[in-house]
Amino acid sequence: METRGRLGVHELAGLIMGASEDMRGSFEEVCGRYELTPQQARTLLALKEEAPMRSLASHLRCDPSNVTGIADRLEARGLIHRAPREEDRRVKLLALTEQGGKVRDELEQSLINASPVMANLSEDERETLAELLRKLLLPTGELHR
Amino acid sequence: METRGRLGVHELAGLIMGASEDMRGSFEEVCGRYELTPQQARTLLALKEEAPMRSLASHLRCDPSNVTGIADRLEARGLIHRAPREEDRRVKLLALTEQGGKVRDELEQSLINASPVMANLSEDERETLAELLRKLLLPTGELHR
DNA sequence: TATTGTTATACTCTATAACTATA
DNA sequence: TATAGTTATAGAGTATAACAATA
Repeated sequence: METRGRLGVHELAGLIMGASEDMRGSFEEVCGRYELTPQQARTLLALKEEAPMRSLASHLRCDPSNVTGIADRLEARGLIHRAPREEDRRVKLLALTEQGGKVRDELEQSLINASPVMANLSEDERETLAELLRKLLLPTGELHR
Repeated sequence: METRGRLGVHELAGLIMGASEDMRGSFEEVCGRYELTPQQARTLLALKEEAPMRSLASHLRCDPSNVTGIADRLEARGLIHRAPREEDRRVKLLALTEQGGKVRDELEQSLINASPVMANLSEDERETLAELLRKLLLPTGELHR
């Protein structure tokens, strides 16, 4: 019953994994240009607004204990700083320094430019892709509680 | 000049990064179920056909020296085995064991089932997505030389 | 007591460089 | 000599568990 050119589930899975691998490769390549590891880059990107380390851990999908080291290294390079939240001094808010903000914005632009999506799809195709991705992401949560 | 609901480049980038992160999370979650690291899982998936370690390194986008350790751990678990290629005994071909083949196929099916694409998109939408992904992946190379 | 972040530990992945075996 | 894979090393990310400070 494999008629009428119906899309095989394995074929779509292969395409998605291929696209995903492509994006991973492009992401890591761009990170390398800025001497950032992928997690460091994700952290900078997430810090468009300041965020508690706990939230970052959830966003990065890793144990909170790991955020300490990632933050240490970004802080040592002067890209972020820690500050206790006034209402609850247990919480440390991470925020970009001025230099960190510059790097973050450059990084973001480089990621956009390097994306295979920008190179291989027309404006209309990108629009269609965006609609599908919005649907795809519907049940997804947010950062910063 | 931001008229007519034209798709902002930053908006699309955000959607793509969101989708990419979603897939990364889903991928890592499923790997965890099989007690595989992402690189170990990628290696098993790539070994649908046997492959030289050098090719794997290129596929995994890492230095060839790293493949030694990844292969060691998969071999220790009885999921793959090494065999020198007859025509050139410098080359080691990695191949799935019977058990490795079972795990690989189960893993692949679990990845398909866990994908947000399967949960959130209709058959027609998946078809459209597949077309876009095919275009996206056009200039991409292959494994196994 | 409960929660946030830190520290200590052990394992995996990472690139670099030096090495062995094969060509 | 050149190439495929290995080993050694050091740095980064990972989860777990025990700890400090704060609530």
